[in-house]
Amino acid sequence: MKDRAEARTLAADAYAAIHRAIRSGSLKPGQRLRFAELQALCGMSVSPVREALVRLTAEGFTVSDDHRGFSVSPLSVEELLDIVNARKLLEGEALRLSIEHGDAEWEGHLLAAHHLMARLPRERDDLPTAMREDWEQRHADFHRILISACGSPILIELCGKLFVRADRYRRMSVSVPKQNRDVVREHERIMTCAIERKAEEAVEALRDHYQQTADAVERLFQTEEAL
Amino acid sequence: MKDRAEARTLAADAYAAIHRAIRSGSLKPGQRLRFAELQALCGMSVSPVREALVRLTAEGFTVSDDHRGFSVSPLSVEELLDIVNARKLLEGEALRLSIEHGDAEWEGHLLAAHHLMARLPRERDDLPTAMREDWEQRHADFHRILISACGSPILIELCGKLFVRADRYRRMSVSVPKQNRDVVREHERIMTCAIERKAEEAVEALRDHYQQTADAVERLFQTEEAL
DNA sequence: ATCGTCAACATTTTCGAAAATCCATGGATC
DNA sequence: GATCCATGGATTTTCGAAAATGTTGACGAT
Repeated sequence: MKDRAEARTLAADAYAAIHRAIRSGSLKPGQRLRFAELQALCGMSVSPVREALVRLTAEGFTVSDDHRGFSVSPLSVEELLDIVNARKLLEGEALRLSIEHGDAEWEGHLLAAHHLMARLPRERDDLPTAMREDWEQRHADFHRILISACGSPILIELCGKLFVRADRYRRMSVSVPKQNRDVVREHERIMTCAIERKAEEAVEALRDHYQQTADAVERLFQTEEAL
Repeated sequence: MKDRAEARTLAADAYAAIHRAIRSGSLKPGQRLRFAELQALCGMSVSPVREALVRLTAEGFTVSDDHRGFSVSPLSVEELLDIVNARKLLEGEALRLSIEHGDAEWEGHLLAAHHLMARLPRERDDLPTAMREDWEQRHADFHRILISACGSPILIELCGKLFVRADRYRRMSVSVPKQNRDVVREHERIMTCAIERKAEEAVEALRDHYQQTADAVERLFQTEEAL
């Protein structure tokens, strides 16, 4: 049995491995990435590693300095707020279109995705890694399906990219223990409004949802600065 | 004197060269890209060429098939309309924010950029390549400056990417000889409304502008299909 | 003491060839 | 005749080393 599902090229494996390491935080924001270390991590030569870094850079997860190599993109409150506002705009519109065009099958997928997500407790800390990964996946699926009926491949693509780009920030917010939030209920409200075709209300709920996450992470930034 | 301004890495040169070849149409939509040919075109080894293709693929100009190489992304009416709608949404919002936050300096840059663009006749066919390249550059600058005061790096980045992604379609529309359009006037109206802080009117003018381009290219697609 | 120069070193970037994969062709079997 | 499998050539992907570039620190001049 292999350690990890192998993609069709080593470069894709390297991309997945580094991407995961960055999102999980084992490669820290701002950290310089040396080829020797990444080659050890991925178990391959320099070419596929470099290819992975080029892709990651194009997607904003790493930055490159000519002839000085690559490093993990830093995090900042400014970027977080920027991402959240962009998501409110893009996913808000995509959701509106999805509600407009979605059929019964879409409703079904949405219900199913929400169910899968709601069944998994998010806050549980006893089985942290595996279960959290699982929840993250279902959470991503829910948001993907939510806008899947919008009819615009570009909107879907951009929303997907912003979703993963928000990932590192979202994981920070999970580490905040007590929040006065019921994330399940927030998702539920979005879904219910969507299925009842209350477009404006659904979009409003979605934007609230993102703003709440943004607020939580912003508070976290401020407490960290205070240290 | 060098043929082309050299970037700091060969890979960046390769990216620029292939990007230009695709945008100018000398590499045609759907065309398979073989490393041997691209190496001849760029005058370098396979590594930087491959790196360029990975970047171009991440940005949507090429597509990759594992172990089967790369090819130029195809064009379609559907994608054109999708791009235009996304641009209306994103640039519309970016323009609104820019009008909200822009100061006198922004107004000045905008006036200057428009002046530079208006001075260059677009339709002229006698000095096609050089002058058209020049106009394209000033046109891009105008649209870039228009939204430069929006305060959102992400919106600016996304709008920029959509702008270049619309490039191949825009060049098609230029080849349509007689259009009942006055592109200079369209730009002028956007700029005037922006400076007069008529946000809604400016956004409306911008969206009209894009829709007109879209309509022109859509007609072109239809006439080509009829052949 | 400060600044600039110049080695030696560390690291990235690029090369040219080897390895892996795909695709077309032809021959064997049912 | 159709299907399956092997074989060869074409192409991409990956490797390991060479070349190019950036960095550090010592040394000398101002």
